[in-house]
Amino acid sequence: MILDVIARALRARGLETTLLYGIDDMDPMDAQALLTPDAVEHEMGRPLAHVPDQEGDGHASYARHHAQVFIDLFAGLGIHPDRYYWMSDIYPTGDMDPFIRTALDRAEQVREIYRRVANVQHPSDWHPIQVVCPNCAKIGTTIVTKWDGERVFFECRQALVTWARGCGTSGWTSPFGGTGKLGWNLEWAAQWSLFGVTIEPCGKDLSTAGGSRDRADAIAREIFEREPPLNVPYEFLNIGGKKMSTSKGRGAAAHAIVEVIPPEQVRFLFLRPRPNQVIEFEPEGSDAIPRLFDEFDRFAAATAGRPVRGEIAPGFESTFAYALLDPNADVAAEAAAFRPAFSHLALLLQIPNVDLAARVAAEKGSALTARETGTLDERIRAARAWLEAYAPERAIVAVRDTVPAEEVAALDDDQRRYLAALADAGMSETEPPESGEAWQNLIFAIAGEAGLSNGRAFASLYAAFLGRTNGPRAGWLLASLEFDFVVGRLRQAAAAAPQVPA
RNA sequence: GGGCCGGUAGCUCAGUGGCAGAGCAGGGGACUUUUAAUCCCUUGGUCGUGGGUUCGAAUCCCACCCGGCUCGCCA
Repeated sequence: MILDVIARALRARGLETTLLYGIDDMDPMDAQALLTPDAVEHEMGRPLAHVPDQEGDGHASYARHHAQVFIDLFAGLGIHPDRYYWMSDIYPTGDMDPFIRTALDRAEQVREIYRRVANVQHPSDWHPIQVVCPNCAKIGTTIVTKWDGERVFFECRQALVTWARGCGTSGWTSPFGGTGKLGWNLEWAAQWSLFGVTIEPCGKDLSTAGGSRDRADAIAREIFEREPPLNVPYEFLNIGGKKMSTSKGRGAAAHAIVEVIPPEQVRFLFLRPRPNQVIEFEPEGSDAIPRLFDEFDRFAAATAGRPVRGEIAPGFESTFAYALLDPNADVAAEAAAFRPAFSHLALLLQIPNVDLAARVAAEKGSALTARETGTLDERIRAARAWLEAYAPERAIVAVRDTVPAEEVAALDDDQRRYLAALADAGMSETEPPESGEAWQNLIFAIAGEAGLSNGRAFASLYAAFLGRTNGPRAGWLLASLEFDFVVGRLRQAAAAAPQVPA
C-alpha cells in the first residue's frame, strides 16, 4: 500500500517509475499447517515453488496458490505492480549466478557482517547459500561447507532444522542456474542490484537494529557494492490489538476486513495516519467502521470544497486522492459525488419495506449517477456485513417482544397520554393505517392535538417499541408491524406505571 | 537485558520551540413531516513520570515507567 502510493506520487511528479513485487518462492516450506498430514514428511523443507498445490485448483505450486490470494487482494485494493516476479523463475535464468559467485567468493566477509551487524556467529565453514538436495529435493535441510570456485560441497543434514528432516546425502554440485539459493538477507540485497531497486519500504519487524534490513543493507554495500534503496519503515495495522500482516501468511484478518470494508475505505484506513504510527482498528462491537466511512466522506467533502465540521488534517486532498481505487480517477468528480452516510444506511436497512435507492436519491435531491448507485450498492453490502458481524448492540434496531418496562416507566404523563391517544386514533380510522406515510401523518397529527413536541412524541414511541430514546422513522416502523400488535403495545405502554422518584 | 517505534480528551488521531486541538462519543438545546437526519451550544487534559536547556517545552536533552515489534532459525 505504501509502495503503491509512493509510486503514484512519483508518477504524478512525472517521474518514470516501475513497481515490482517479488515472491520468494525458492524459500523452504516451513509451515505444515496447510499441508495434508501425509505430505508433511515429504514436502517440508522443499522449495515452496516445488510443493504441489494442496488445493488442486490448477496452480503450478503451493507458492503460486497462496501468492495468488495476495495478488488478488492487492488488485482488489487498486494495487497493480508492473511486474510480479518469482524467484523460482529468476534463479534458472542464471541472472542470480553472478551474485551467488560473489557471495561465495566473499563468504568470510559475509560471516563477518553477520557477526558485526547482527551478532550472529556462523561456523567458519558456513556459506551464505543453500542448494536443493539432488536426492530428496529439499532445500531447507542443506548446508554448504566448501566452495572450489565452480562447485560447492553440500550436506543434507537430518537435524539441521527442527521442522524438516534431511536425507543425509552429501557431495559436490554446481550452485548455479537454479540449484542454489542465496540466504535471505543476501537474496534481498542481490534483488536490489539485479532489478535496480531505489525504494523499498519495509515493516518495523525488519527495520530493527541488527535485523534483516540492517544485514541486507550492509551486504548490499560491502558484498555487492551498491548503496541500498531508500527505506520507509512502517508500522502495522492492529486489528483488535493483534497484528495484521500479509507477509507471513497471516491473511485471515486481512480477508475478513476486506470483505466488510470497501477498497477505498481500506486504503484510507492505511493512508490517513503517519507510516510510523501503529493503526489501532477495532471493528468488533464498535463504531470504528462507521467512523471510517464518515471520515472518508469528510475528506471527500473537504476536497470538493464543501464546508466540513471542525478542522481537517493537513494534506487531506492527497489522502483522499490516493485512497481512490483508480490512480487516474478524476479526483474533483470523485470528491463531489454523493455518498450516503453509512450509519444512516445501516439504520434504513433494518426497517422493512424501505426503498433504499429512492430514499437516498431523495436525500441527495436528484437522481443518483451510475457511479453513485455503485457506491450505494457497495455501502449496502458493507452495512449488511457490519450489522451481521461487527455492529454493537446499540446499533441494532429490534422491536422488543414485551414492553420495555424501564424505558417506558421513564416517560412523562403527557407522553403516556399521547400513546393512548395514538392507539385510539388508529382504531377510529375507517381503514387502519397501513402505509408508513399514513402512520407518520397520524403521529404528527396527534402530537399536534396533544400539544406535544415532535421530539417528545417520537421519543415515547421509541421507548414503547424499541426500548430506546431514538430510532428510525417511526411511521414506517409501525407500518411494518401487525396493526393489532401496535395498538396493543401502545395501550400497554400508556398504562404502565410511571417511575417512582427514588 | 540491547535496539527501534509509540504514549496528547472516554475512543481514533492531528499538533516538531510561542495561548493544548479536531472528529466521534458524552451533556444541553432547536426542529409542524429527512427525526440515529440536520443545525446550534457545551463538558472533558498532570500532553506517560521525573529532571534539565530556554524568556518560553507536548515539541529539544537525560533518566525512568508502560505498550508494540525486534535481537537463534525462518521469512
